[in-house]
Amino acid sequence: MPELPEVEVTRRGIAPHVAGARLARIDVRNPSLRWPVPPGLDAVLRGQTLIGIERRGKYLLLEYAPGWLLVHLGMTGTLRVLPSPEAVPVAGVHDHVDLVFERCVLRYRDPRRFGAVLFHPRSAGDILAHPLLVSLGVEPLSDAFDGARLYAGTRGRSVSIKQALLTGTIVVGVGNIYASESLFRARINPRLAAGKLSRPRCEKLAQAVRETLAAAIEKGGSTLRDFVGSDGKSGYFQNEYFVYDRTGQPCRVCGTPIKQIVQGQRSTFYCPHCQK
DNA sequence: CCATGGTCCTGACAGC
DNA sequence: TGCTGTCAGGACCATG
Repeated sequence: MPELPEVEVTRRGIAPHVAGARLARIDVRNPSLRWPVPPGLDAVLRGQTLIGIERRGKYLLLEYAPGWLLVHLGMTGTLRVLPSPEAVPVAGVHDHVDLVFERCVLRYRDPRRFGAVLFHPRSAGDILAHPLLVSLGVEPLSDAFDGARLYAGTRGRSVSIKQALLTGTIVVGVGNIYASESLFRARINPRLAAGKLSRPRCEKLAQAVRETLAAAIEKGGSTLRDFVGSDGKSGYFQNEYFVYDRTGQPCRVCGTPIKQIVQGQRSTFYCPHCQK
């Protein structure tokens, strides 16, 4: 379930196992992801040491001396550490890429194949200048994201605040689940035009986004071990949703049945009493 | 047929 | 007439 918290939990989960490790080879079984996995990856990266893993929005940036592997998990992607190259489980139909290190394997699985594995050579400049990254909004957990930024980013926008959050041009990492959850925490109706949010409500929403994402990362943190092994469980945060996927169930604050609507072809959940 | 975690891309349109 | 930005909708795909 890769929204920003899941990507960050993945990063933290796999980094200790592979950062500083030497890549023995790359196996690409099925290159047809959102964009083709570039041919010749193995030739470029074989023998290289993984310097570290960073995250920008929902993208994972795996740094090597020759350049960066850019990994996006799409809707259904996972990256898991499998213990030993000698005893790696047989790859399933959706296990598209293996990064084979000397002491473990990092396996990319993505049933729907909406994700991506790309390469950005160092000669092409800094990874943050990559076309997919260069115009992303600010990081929600950085100092750059606050009420002022949200206020500025929403002026003149007629789209709903829910959709404005999802687009990722103001702030990155807020997906369909956490958009609904954040708006509930801020007590804001998801249908409100983004440009009509008052300055105080922007402050409140920015804070709500930070809290929602931070809490989800925290919960995911308790399942870090699940990123090692063949079958990981999902995190525990889903047990704490206020509104997401709770259509008709009582609001945890006021008891009013949670309502479900469709915005931009995606479901939105909210409490019609608490969120005005 | 319905839904499901993401987001790029295109085309229409508005305003300067 | 461009150019820029905004917005809606389609596209990609497997699975229950």
